[in-house]
Amino acid sequence: MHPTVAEPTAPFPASTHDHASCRDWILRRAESLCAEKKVRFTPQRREVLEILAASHRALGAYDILEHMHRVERRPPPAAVYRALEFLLALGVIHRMAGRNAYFACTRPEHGRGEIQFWICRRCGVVGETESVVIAGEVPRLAATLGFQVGAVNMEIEGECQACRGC
Amino acid sequence: MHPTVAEPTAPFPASTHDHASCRDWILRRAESLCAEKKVRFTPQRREVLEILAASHRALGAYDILEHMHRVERRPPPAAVYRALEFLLALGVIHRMAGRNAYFACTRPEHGRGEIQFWICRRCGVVGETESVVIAGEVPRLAATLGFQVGAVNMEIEGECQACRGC
DNA sequence: GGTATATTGATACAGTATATCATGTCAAAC
DNA sequence: GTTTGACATGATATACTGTATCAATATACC
Ligand SMILES: [Zn+2]
Ligand SMILES: [Zn+2]
Ligand SMILES: [Zn+2]
Ligand SMILES: [Zn+2]
Repeated sequence: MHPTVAEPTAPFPASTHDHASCRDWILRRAESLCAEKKVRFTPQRREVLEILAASHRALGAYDILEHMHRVERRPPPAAVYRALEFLLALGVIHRMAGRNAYFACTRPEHGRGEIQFWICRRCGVVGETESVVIAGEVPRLAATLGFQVGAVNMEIEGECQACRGC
Repeated sequence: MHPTVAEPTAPFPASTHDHASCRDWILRRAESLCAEKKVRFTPQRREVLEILAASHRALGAYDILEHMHRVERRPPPAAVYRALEFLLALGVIHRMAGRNAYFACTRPEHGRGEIQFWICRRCGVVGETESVVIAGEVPRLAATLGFQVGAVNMEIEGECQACRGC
């Protein structure tokens, strides 16, 4: 189904990891999912994903736009937002509401399930976890509130191991 | 220290609750905290808090602005943002990043600690919980990542009990 | 090829938030 | 009681984030 490549990164990407294969995995998964869903992975959509996959940082839509240097003319903002919307729906990127920023998902299991986003306030690197404890706790809390859970968003800002070393 | 009023609302405000006393509690806590910290609870700051405390809904900054009907002239956006910044720092309101909206905190224990925000996508009512399970899980996950936790933001969108009944 | 559908281009605009500098208010110090 | 300094607000402009609309183009399917 999905390309049989080793899991691309640890939950929090180490500075030493092999990012070339990490990046490839992200793009191949997108290709694979598009084929599965019979939707088109156009050059523009690919370019936006490539820009995000180039790092493990969260970028704003206009940051992405600046990286899209067409020779003739830069595409309008809506082009980026359309690509982002497509990639979000495909499940290969995530949005950090707290920063109005987007980043490429690097976790094979992230189709569904509750995710925690970890972002370093110094270097901007993003990590992802899927705590089973939290995944169990949310429905339990919801039950006591009589609340029907739709979407869950959890973002933890702080300092990553690499930056704490400095 | 804080006014000795009964806890204002349940984690998720019932439609039947006594909102007059709930609202009073929010404003008195703000007064009390301002006295403690020796900062000024000016009319403008009070007005913004009153607007938020009027409901358990999350309002955008410009929604708040519309409610500030001065006779002469409406204050500029920055006035609202300045008041919101002040109230956030005081700890009497919260910001929902996922909606660019703000709401009055109704939980006595919310000085520090990890909070879950629950927002109904139909009626917009906001609830708050403080799960000890999640409060314990976050540092545990952080330790495995070598991550130093700063701020945590957790938002759950769905449907509240009242709206599910409809 | 011809038609329906999806995608992109182009333009405008809405919504959210901040920067900057001037003016006003308050309270303590003199 | 006036000076003084810190804090708060007013006024204006602008930056940042995201969407609406409609025309043009590309792709898929018959
Ligand atoms: Zn990588
Ligand atoms: Zn870092
Ligand atoms: Zn209430
Ligand atoms: Zn509701």
